Amino acid sequence: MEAGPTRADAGGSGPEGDGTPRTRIQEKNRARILEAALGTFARFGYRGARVDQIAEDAGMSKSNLLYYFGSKSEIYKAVLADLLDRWLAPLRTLDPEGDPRTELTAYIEQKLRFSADYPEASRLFANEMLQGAPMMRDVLEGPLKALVEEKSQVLRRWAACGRIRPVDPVHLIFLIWATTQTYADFAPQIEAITGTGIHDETFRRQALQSLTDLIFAGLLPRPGSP
Amino acid sequence: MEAGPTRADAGGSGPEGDGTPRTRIQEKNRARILEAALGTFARFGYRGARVDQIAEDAGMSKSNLLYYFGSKSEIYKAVLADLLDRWLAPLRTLDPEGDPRTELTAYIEQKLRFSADYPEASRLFANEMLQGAPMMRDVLEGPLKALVEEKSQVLRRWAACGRIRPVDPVHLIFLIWATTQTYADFAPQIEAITGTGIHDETFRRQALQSLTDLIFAGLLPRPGSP
DNA sequence: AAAAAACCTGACCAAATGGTCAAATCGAGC
DNA sequence: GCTCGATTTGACCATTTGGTCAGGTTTTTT
Repeated sequence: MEAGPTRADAGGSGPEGDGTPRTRIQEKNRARILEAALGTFARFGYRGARVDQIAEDAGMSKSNLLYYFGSKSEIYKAVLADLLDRWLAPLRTLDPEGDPRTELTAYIEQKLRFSADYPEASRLFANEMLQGAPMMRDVLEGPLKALVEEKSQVLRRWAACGRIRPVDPVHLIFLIWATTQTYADFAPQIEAITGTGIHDETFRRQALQSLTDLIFAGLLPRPGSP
Repeated sequence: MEAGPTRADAGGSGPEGDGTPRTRIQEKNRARILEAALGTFARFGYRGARVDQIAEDAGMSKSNLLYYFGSKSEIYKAVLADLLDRWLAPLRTLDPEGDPRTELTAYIEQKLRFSADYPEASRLFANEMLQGAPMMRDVLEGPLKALVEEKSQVLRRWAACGRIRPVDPVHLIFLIWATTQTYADFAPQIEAITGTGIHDETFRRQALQSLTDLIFAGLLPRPGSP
């Protein structure tokens, strides 16, 4: 009885199969491809992206790229999978035991950082939504929905204790998502108007300050303060 | 001296030239094309959109479509031009003489209506931004920036009078844009989580209520109210 | 240092895509 | 019902695009 093939995958033509790189070269090249693909897909969407442009951005031949990922849609799926964890992570850290203001401020700050550090990831996510989320529907209806419901409960409990006013938690979450992502997704607009953007630290602090101030205190003058 | 050609345009091959239809048929067909193009460009972006798909959606042959608009980019420009006025209109109506709360609520309501009535227009706008606004940069830096500065002044004056708290007006405008557009641009996400969307009147009322409540009153409990 | 496996390339292909064109058809005014 | 311009079509074209493949080169294993 001979030992089963130690490191063979389904096909014989390349390292396709699961997403686990076997060699250092694979690890490096897959990473380069995913990064290049992120940029291209974020800008042009799935259909608008061109495989050879991704290859060029990744600094390799199209043939070689297709050696690592068998098809365009395979690259796309891999990029999306990479993206989702990071996108969802910040909300997971919202602590039910913490102080509402501290917790939400931290959450908003993390989301703003995400827009600053991975603007292309944010834009790719947006692009998927604009296309009708063909590759993400299950995730939206599954893990995302579950997480939102869990955290909505947290917000409702805070409201019940009188620690925050009773606002609809889902719309609050939408508001935080929208306002933080807009700085990445609509960067050209923001830059045209302000002359700078979320990549700039000073601007990011201003954005955070304005957002938290608005969300917590609101626009109307408070009775007690001049 | 013979009279100049009454209705000739640059080329001789079709009604291309300016955007003014000369005949009823042109009017009807141009409208059909623009509507179909809006849907396709909104979903797939400029590069991802296919001319023959637009033609099919418009119920005519690709050749005939190209008789009305000489090229893909010409269609795109026409759709964008159509879009911009409608997108900017609501902000223009913000009245410096009015009551801040009334004015801003009306503005938010108009933007929510826009997301509900023209979700594809909203998505096309988003798509242009994601691509880096190649066709819109001038508008962003010109009319849009000017309008935002004008209305920022209004907000600053309201703050100076103590009618609203002194928040950064630009970030407030970004917040309103982001929160209202998210219901159109990220519709699949919103629908996955809530089971409905901005097209639903009840949902739209809830969204408006939550938004205005948050924006005006804020999250933190007010000293005066339980 | 072979041998085997992994890696890479350029030539090539079929389908798709944006666009052209000559000819056929339609429709309003005479 | 004739005429002339507006409209519509289908055949056609050059280029682009996603993807394959045979074979060559490099790295790893023995």
